[in-house]
Amino acid sequence: MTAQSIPTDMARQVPCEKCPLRPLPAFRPFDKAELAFVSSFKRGELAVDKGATLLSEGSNSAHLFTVLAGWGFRYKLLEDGRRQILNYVLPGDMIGLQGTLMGEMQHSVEALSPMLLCMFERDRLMDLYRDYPGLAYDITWIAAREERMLDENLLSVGRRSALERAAYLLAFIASRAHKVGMDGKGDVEIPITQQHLADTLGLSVVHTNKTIRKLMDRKLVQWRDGGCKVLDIEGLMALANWSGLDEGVRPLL
Amino acid sequence: MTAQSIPTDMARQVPCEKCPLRPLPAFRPFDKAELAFVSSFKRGELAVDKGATLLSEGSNSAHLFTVLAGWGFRYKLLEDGRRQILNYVLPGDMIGLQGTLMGEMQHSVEALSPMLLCMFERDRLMDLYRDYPGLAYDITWIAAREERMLDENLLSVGRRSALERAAYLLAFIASRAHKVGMDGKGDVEIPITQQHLADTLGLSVVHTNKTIRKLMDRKLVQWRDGGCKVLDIEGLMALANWSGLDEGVRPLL
DNA sequence: CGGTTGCTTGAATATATTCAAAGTTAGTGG
DNA sequence: CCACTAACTTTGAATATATTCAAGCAACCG
Repeated sequence: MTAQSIPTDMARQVPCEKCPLRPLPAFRPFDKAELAFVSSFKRGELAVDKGATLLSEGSNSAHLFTVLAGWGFRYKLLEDGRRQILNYVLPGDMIGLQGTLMGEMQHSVEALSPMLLCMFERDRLMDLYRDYPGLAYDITWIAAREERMLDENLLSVGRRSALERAAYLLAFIASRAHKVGMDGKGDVEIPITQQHLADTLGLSVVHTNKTIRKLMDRKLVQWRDGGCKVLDIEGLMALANWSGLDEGVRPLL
Repeated sequence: MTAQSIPTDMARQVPCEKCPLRPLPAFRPFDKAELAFVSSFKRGELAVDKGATLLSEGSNSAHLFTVLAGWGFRYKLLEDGRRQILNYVLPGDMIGLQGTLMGEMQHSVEALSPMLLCMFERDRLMDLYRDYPGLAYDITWIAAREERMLDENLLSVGRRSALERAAYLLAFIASRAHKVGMDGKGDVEIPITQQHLADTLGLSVVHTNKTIRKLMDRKLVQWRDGGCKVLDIEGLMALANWSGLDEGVRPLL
């Protein structure tokens, strides 16, 4: 099922003034003028099911979104079907920026769970740059943040062992999820299959399975309900020799 | 030798009005006001030797540069010394943006050849965002372009075979070099060692050597003078199943 | 000329893939 | 509620790919 087949809900179920994400300590406070502009910049909301393709490689009609709720992932395909997952998408993340700025999308985005997204008007991006230089700066910051995450991922896929790589990835995702309150009282549960993990790590499913098993034996993670429950982020970080996210507060559009 | 040990040359050997890169068809034309601002934004030039570290992971005093001439690369290290090269840096490319925006550098940049760089004033970046929204947009565009290149690289390291990966990488670098006129009348010559290649591809030097040998047997590349001469970009592209750069014109700050 | 750096090669070992099959789980429809 | 299906996980064995180790060679530099 693609995003196109789902009717866009124009109703403001979540007005910007009552954004559930903005109050989180992970995000920088916005002043009234900024909030008002963001609110006017927002065109509507999009709700999609698990498995929906939000954006697809080769398409030109890219929209700009911010994730309000749910999980997704960004990926590219080779012609014969091999898939590389580039990064995961969590609440507070912006998607479609590359396509909005540069024209044709060169990656796709798919929902891992039901998702709710704020949709922004591509054409008004120029207004934002003209009238709100602070927000323009924020958007560049967001692009630089994505670049930073990709740098880490590339380091991991290129140079870490399979076990380190898996540990790093799960710690990375769980840390990000934790920052946006996706762990209730308990541990973070990531709604992915081992195939997703394999396609992120650059490994086969079989080898990924054997690698995860080692993490399970060490009681670092648990596999259940078609997802991965992260039991010990610090243990994973130690195993991967990864020192954790270092972001401070970030902007939220 | 680090950049710090080389005296910064404040003289304007290359005034913006006589920029050798800007007239290239790869770059979008700037109007007078934009050119004037960029010229005032430029603080000086930096010339470094091959092997110099321009920016280093963990440092905070990041500068913002645009490469005028020469080759470099961006990389990250693991604690035990394993290195991943993230991308190469060519004339027209901006470096240090991540550090300028986000504070601490999380990667390093090293010169592969003597380099000449334009140095920009970090503090004036806000002025740029306030007074030149078009240029602000360009900077975001540049960040999105880097992200796109990283997406491709990650796809390659994660999912292409060693041979495809090497072919892709060399075609990619040679295409970029070609766009900025780094091939005289002949072929592009990339000033890298097989160790650099290995650290980019996520392979050992030994295996990299055996892989490159296959490319040489097919007369796609040649190794000489401590560098790689690309003989047949299209052959490499076909081998890697890569359709080439798709950028159009880009901004040059 | 001696030392260093980078390239090359073969052999032994380790890591990861492919193939094949079986077990599990969740969902669907009768 | 159960049978059936599809998607996902798990396992072992055979094979392929890549690393490590070790050694030698070539080019360059002081």
